[in-house]
Amino acid sequence: MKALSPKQQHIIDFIRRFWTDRGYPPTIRDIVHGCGISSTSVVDYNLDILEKKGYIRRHPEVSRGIELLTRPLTLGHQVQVPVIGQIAAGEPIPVPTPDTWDVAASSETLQVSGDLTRDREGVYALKVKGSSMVDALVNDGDIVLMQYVNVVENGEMAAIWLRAEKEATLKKVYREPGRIRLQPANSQMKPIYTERDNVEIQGRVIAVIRQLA
Amino acid sequence: MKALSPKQQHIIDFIRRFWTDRGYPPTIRDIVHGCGISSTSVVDYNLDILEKKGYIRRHPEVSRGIELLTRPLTLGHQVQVPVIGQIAAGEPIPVPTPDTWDVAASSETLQVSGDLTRDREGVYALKVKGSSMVDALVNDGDIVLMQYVNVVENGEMAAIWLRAEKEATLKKVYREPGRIRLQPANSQMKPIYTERDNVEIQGRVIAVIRQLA
DNA sequence: GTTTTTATAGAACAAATGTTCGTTCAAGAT
DNA sequence: ATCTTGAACGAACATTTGTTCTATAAAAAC
Repeated sequence: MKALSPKQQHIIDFIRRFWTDRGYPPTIRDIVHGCGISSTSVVDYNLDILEKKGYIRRHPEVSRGIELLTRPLTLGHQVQVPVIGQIAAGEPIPVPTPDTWDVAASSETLQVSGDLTRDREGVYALKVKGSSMVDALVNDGDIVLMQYVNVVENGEMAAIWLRAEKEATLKKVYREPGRIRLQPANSQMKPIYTERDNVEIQGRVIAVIRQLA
Repeated sequence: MKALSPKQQHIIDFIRRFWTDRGYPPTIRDIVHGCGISSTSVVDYNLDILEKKGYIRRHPEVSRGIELLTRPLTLGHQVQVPVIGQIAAGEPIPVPTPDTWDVAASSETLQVSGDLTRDREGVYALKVKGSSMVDALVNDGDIVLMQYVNVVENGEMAAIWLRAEKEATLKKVYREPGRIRLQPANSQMKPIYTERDNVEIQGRVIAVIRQLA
């Protein structure tokens, strides 16, 4: 992206501020006042340059017809995700119930950018307890974003409850003839095999978030 | 919130669609055409009602001065983080320069919830290339959120360039007498030791984001 | 049935706002 | 020195666009 003159940078900043502030773009005369410029034609001149450089799109004959092409707000909304519990090797994996869904009532919620969940339904979060899941490249304290489903595609990472072992784990699931292969995310680790009835899929892992410092 | 007549609902929907689509609100005449209404005064009439019911705010004498009040603006802000490059074992680690900072100019940006960055200054993102950093529990394709600092606290995870080995790595840094200990996040892995002059701290890792499904 | 309220229509008006044009000025280029 | 180019200025103009007014009709209230 091409560089901007100080004045152009100022104008872009002003437009963005105005826009996030009021919900609609400024007029040329708003920019004149906001940026301390003395003529509408100067703004017009610079807006043309900004359009050529790809920062905005102008809609001719349209009042306030300035569209920010690098616009952060429209695309991205935020989503509140309920943190419904923790996932640890030896404990059953919490699954959402009607009341845990209620973001307002939920004791803890996580706020994530909408494109992380891709606006899926049934997204919740679990906090990882213990370092038993390092083979999934998931550490103690990490947050896993889950989607509440009972069936996953081959190769997708899922939260699994192994009935016989009474153990929770995060693995990639592959259905094979007569058995199921559970593959750790860390490709250097060996898979484990078990029979179909032993795995209880508690949800699909859609993201992992690790907050460090 | 009070109920809306079908026509009012239609108008609100149209405004929102128009707004997300073009980045600025419609004129009254846009609504006339968009909703198949035959007079501007009808729209004006209904907009007044929508304002009384609290769905919009109108700015008198201002063209396109319609502000949607039901847009989620104030709850928890989002931050735009520039993705300035990738981090791979054998490549130098990109560091921010004055122009990569410019979110508007940056080719790629990541949108994260503000509480993930904790509103720190100098936050940028790198995409992880290759699986050489599994010992940091970081996989190919992960995103690391970095803060641009030259010095880190003991025990903090940092992006490090090893001068002699010409290698990039993510490790926890511990200063020890006469040497530096670099400890993998995976506590089962052994640390490596090296002299102070060999490590070039390129930034502090503040979060890791892994998008899976 | 009459009155009042709600909703719609169309037109005319006035203010807001984008556009254009002649001019000027400074910095390079020739 | 002369010419070009980028940038700014201010005014005039034309279009867009919000506002207002009167009229009409249907529904609701009386």
